Order: sequence, then structure tokens, then C-alpha cells
Amino acid sequence: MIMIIIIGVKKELDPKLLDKLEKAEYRITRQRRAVMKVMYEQKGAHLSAEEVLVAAREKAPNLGIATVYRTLDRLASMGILYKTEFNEGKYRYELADADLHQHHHILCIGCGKIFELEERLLDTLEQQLEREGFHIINHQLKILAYCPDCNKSRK
Amino acid sequence: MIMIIIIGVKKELDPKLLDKLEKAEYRITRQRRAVMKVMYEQKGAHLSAEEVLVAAREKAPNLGIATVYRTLDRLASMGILYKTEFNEGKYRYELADADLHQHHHILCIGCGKIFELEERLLDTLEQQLEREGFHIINHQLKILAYCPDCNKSRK
DNA sequence: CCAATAATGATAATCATTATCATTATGGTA
DNA sequence: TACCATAATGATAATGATTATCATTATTGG
Repeated sequence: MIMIIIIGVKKELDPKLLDKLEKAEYRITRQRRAVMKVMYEQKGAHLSAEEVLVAAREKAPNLGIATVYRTLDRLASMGILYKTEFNEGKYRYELADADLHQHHHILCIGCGKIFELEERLLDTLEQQLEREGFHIINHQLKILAYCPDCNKSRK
Repeated sequence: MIMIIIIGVKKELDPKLLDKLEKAEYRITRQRRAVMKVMYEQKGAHLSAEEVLVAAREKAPNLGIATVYRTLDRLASMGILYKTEFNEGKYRYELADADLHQHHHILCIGCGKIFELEERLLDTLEQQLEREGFHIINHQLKILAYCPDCNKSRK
């Protein structure tokens, strides 16, 4: 079965990224800079810790996997990255892009095609929840479907 | 941070559950029956494999964890259960209830409160996608937020 | 430059899940 | 009913991702 996953990206994103970094991370090390760099360079990609490690080692040669995990999780808990699980048994990380207020990816795992959605489909729901007193920080949406091509060919 | 998770439950659900079971599962064993029983009894709950094991052992005393995994994954791939990940590093399974065409759970992991949503918030999006040729089987939605109480008390 | 402390990397430990495989149970058939 | 082919089970080893540990290294403020 072809799986399409739509990941809704959150709304709230502090523009003062670096402030946050300096305040919460305390130290901007070579390793952390390398990890950040990778995430920025691969904006829009969903990288596993292992993939980040490989890419970041070009900048910080003997970077360890533990540091990658530490850095990614820290950045995720600060809202700079999103941490998502695609039902493959491991987490993937993605840059939370300040430019895109709210965007959605569609990944067709089956045929590899990527679709983009600009729809702000959850606005109504979120407004409702906010009215009820919730304060929404982020959301994730996954959709399982046959993509048009696969849908056609399955008769 | 308080986390609220909304799980959207899928639309498409074959009413001929048992037919499916008999055709696809080949054999209805004591162990599988025990697992199914647990899932039916705890309709609405999100159970880990371990939790299913404990509950099902009351009916099938020396049930093994491997069988639980096998059965749960099989039922999930047949659309009888949903398999979801709550960012805690393991999967949880839930009965796909035929009665409820589309419902949403809100689990407040922080304070434990449970909210229910009747909103069919994704209808518009899904209709749009169907119009474009997709065939949607299922969706999952997670929302991170402060619940009203926690939002109040965080100043 | 030094001291206090945070960060790192190597590696062991953990935890959930999957694979293996010998044993057991099942359903169909003679 | 007994037998056979085969599916299912359970115990356990293996795997893979993530986390914890800890000695060493790097950084910042004074």
C-alpha cells in the first residue's frame, strides 16, 4: 500500500532563534553548529539522527552520535526542529522554517513523489480550541492514502 | 510542557470484520481471540504491546510477546486496529470502531484529562484530495498544546 | 592563564521490536 | 478417527534506535 504522509508544521515560531540558542543552549559549539548547519542546508528534509550524523561529520569530523541526539532533541524541545515519527521505528527531524507560517508536506513513500499543500486546513479547529482556552504550539498530520497514480493502477 | 494529542480515526472500515479475519488470518486461535477480546473490551484505549500482553494473559496464560506483536500488526495492517506513535518511543494500538465514522480523541498527557472532538475537521481537505485523485484510507492528527488549565497556570 | 563547569565521544546499557527455530496445534482428508 | 501438511506459538537471540555513563576535552568568565 502506498502511504502518503502529510506533516502539518506548527504555527508558533520565535523569530529570535539565536537568542534562544544562546540563552538555552549556553554554548554554541562546533558540533552544534555543524548539526544546525545541516538542518538549515537541508531545509524541508526529514532527517534521521544517523543521516544528520553523516552529513554533519563533514564539518565536525569526529562528531559522535550521542551528541547528535543530544543536539537534535534539544533543538526540538526549543521548537527549532520538529521531531516526527513516520511509522518506521525511528524519529526524523526537520527544520521549523520561520518563513513558512504553516505548510504541509505530502510524501509519497510508495513512489517517492512529493506534494505540497498550502491549505491552512486546521485553522478552524485551532481557532475553536484556542477559544476554549487551549494554547496550541504545534500539530502533526499524517494521511494514509493511495496517490492518484497508484489509485488508478490498482483498478 | 503539556501535550495534547488528537488522533483522527479513519473513515474506511469494512463491516465484515470476521469475514476478513477468517480469510486473512486463516486461523482464529485462542491467542488471537484473547488479543482481539482485549482490544474490544478496551475500546477507545491506546494500548502498548506490553499492556495488551498483560491483559490478554488472563485469557491465554502463557501467551508470548512475539505473538502479541504478530497479532497486533496483522490486525493493524487489516485496518482493524490503528497503530500510532505518541512520541514516547513505542507504538500503541487502538480498536478501529465501526460505529464511530470519524472521531477524535484528545489525550492530555500532562494532566491526564481526556477530551473528545466530534468535529469533522478534515473533511474539506480530504474531499479536495479525493477530487485530485487520491484515495484516503486513514489519517492521524497530533496536536501539541497547553490545555486550558495548564495554560492558565503558566501565567 | 586558571578554575569551574558544560560538552563531547566512546561505549555500555536499555528498550521496543523482529527474527529464528524447535515444538505444538489446526484443519482437511483418507 | 488418525495422519499430514502447514500455520501458529513461545522462548529466546538478535537487531536497531535511543539513552546513560563517565573520563576527557573545550569553553567562558574572571
